[in-house]
Amino acid sequence: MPKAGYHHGNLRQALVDAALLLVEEKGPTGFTLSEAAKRAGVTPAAVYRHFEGREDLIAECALQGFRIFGDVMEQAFQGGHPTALAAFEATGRAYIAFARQHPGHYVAMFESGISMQRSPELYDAAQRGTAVLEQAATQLSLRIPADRRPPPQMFSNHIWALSHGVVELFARGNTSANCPISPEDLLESGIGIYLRGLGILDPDH
Amino acid sequence: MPKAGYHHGNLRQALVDAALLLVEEKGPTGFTLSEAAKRAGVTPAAVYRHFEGREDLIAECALQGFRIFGDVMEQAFQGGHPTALAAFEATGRAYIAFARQHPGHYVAMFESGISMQRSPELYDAAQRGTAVLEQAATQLSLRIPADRRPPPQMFSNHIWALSHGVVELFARGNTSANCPISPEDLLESGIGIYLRGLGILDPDH
DNA sequence: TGTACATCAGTGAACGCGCGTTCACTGATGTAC
DNA sequence: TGTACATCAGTGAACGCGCGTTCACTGATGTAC
Repeated sequence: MPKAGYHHGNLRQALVDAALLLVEEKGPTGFTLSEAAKRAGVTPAAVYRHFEGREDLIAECALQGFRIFGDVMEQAFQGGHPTALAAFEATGRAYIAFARQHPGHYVAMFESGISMQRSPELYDAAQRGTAVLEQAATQLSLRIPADRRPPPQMFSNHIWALSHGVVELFARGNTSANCPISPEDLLESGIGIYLRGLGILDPDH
Repeated sequence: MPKAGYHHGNLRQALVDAALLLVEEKGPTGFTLSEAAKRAGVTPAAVYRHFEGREDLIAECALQGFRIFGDVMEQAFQGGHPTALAAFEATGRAYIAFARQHPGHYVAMFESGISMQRSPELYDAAQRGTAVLEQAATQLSLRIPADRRPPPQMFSNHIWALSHGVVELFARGNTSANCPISPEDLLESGIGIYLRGLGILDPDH
């Protein structure tokens, strides 16, 4: 059994968990320090034993999100094995799987309006995930003749934008965009077409 | 001169404009009815002569946004002339131009958490913009042999997701994603590669 | 093992604040004669 | 044109609320002897 806090038993993490659930349910607007404290079964003032304040609490949520995100992306990429293409497609799937499995983290990371410059820790953690994507893109783009090869950063930014757009528009309760296929399939097909456009995938479908 | 209000002279629109500016500056979280009223030079209570309340005010912002958006997209599409491809690319450019020129509207439309089901008016207005995009995609996809032709809705959703992702990640103050090229170029190149993947653009660049 | 003490996580009351919303009002505008 | 009246856009005060944050406190836990 890991070391438990004096009274509560790791209140710090309980607060983060409560905040994540809250932000997942009500969006970035609905998050309040008081409500998070209440859900953790604790007085708002208790939060200040573990965090500097409201901002610091969501920042921690985002930080943990970026760390999980980085892990998940690295895990999916697997150093580019077995093939650059397989690894790349796995990172794409991992992206949307992360957004689905950690909606609270996702919101804290991308919609809470938190600044990445807030702390070097946060900045670094945020960089890690994108670094994997860029690495995957770089490796994959080596298949393209050098004279027609796009800048890897542009490549990875396209994929990131597509992924993020799919998540924001189609992977939420947003039924306004009534779409017959799943976000996962939408992203995968989009990436497939894009890669064909780069000449990485054969045009035969 | 258009009909001016009794005292202020079209306070309703002044409130919408103030709200748009506010939401542009501070994001969806920073918007308050009181602050919007203050900026319009008016007591918070005055807002209730023109809107049902806070929600109604942002909903009006979103509604006006979707109407401008619809106009802009239709204008760009031009019924698919001179060519399906040119019209399609014009709508892509129009999308990001809209996001740039109307950041307040964009936030109200896509980030304020407003429900499209709130009113039929809002729903219809929101449908109009996406309808243009879908029309452009449908028309363009006719160039593809029927047996390899993707569902037009999937096609347009890819483009929409890519556009939205580019706007959200790269067209904001978000310098965390340090990108050497402009959002406009990023989107255009992304769409270009995608269209090549569909076989609509020739592989020679 | 038992007692005295130090630590510090969480309490509870209080604060000032800005929020959205209500309500009786007032006074500038438009209209009828 | 001038006067009396009706309209209603905007006022100002008030409300209850939940927010983030502070502070002196208390009492359970860990430690020293």
